[in-house]
Amino acid sequence: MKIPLAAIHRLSLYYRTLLGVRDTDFISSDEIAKLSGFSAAQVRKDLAYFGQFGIPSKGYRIDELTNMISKILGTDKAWNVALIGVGNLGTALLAYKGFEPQGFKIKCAFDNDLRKIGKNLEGVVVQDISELKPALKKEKIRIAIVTVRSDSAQEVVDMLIKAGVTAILNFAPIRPRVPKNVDVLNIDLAIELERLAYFLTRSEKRK
Amino acid sequence: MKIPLAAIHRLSLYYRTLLGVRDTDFISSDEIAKLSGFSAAQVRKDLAYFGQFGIPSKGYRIDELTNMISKILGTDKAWNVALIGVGNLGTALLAYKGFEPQGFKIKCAFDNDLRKIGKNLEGVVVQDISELKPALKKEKIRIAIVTVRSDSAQEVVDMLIKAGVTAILNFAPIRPRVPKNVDVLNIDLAIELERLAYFLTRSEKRK
DNA sequence: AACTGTGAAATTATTCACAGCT
DNA sequence: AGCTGTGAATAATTTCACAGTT
Repeated sequence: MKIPLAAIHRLSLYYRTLLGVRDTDFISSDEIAKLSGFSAAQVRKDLAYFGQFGIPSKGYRIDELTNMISKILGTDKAWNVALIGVGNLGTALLAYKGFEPQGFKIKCAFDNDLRKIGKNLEGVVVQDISELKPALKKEKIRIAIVTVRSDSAQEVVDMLIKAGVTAILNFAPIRPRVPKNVDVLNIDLAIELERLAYFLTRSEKRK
Repeated sequence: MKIPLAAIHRLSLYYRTLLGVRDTDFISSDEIAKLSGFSAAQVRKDLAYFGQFGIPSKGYRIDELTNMISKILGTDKAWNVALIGVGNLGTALLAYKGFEPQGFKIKCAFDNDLRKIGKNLEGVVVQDISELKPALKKEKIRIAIVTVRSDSAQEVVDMLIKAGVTAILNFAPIRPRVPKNVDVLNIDLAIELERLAYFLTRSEKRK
């Protein structure tokens, strides 16, 4: 069965919703839906892609469902992550507190700027980019975050793939070419603002 | 006609593709498609939502199409942007060089931390959050970037809306409640990593 | 001849609605 | 009685394929 990628995204949001629920053991698809802003049918459909977790007339056991989603997403395991590019954004992500609760730990950081190499940031020592492959192999790292400038992004991505990385969160405003066994998620901040500008322009026209 | 939001996203990517093309006046939908990683039919369909820009047997005038897309997205105008929350991520975004070329200028920044207020970062003086409304009214700001912690995010969003903001790029890991005339784009970095973890978990199962 | 613009077809995703379980 | 799980119906989006234009 093909599972829509959007369903995975919603699962993450249901998960956060569930974490916020207290004082009750069971929750219905209808309640999850209300709290997370989707429809009840969608909640049930999304969960049904992965199995039958509910009990008719009662709903879903919150603790069980929470564990289940975490297992589906893979956040029940700890993932070591590498970060390439210790500029402003890279430094901010190193300090970001939101990753560890979901099982993501930035284990090593790389840059090619001699002034940054050797620095200890948030407990991580910045290494020379030439150390990338051995360091990633050693830590068995499969996930990387790319926060380098666009002109070196493709090069960095190529190095990551050679080092065995198969999942990349890319902040450089290019879409890197990768073999099809490698997954890339692109976050282009300017593009997000462009979408907002489009909304604003449209809503002005509607007036 | 209803235009898929995904089409707007692709338009941003076509735009970047076009900026990278040199030495030729015309480009075909097929070439745009190859360079940006979509299908030719999709490119034509997306452009057709907004008008007829092409010339049969020749393709699209690159300069004309570039201007056209920029006009559609609203990036032909300059947009002043406010940033709320001058932590690690906020500071990184203030320094981010990718916004201005697309017409976005972070004009003012706010925080509630006395140690930050008054600081000059990248030419922007951090103001007390209590100054939000008058400052935004004065600069006629309609777009805001929210990089505060999740526990104050809803409060900040409410203040922004009262100050006349109608488009919000939100990095706090909550989905703020807003009236329906206000557009919000949520970027939740942990959720992006969760999607990658899901890909990895899946691809391991396939083996 | 080459490439656009666009209806029609195919595919994908969401919603409906209800049988079946507790 | 209440809520799940799921086929069937609907809606949205993408792809196809070709008539029309330069």
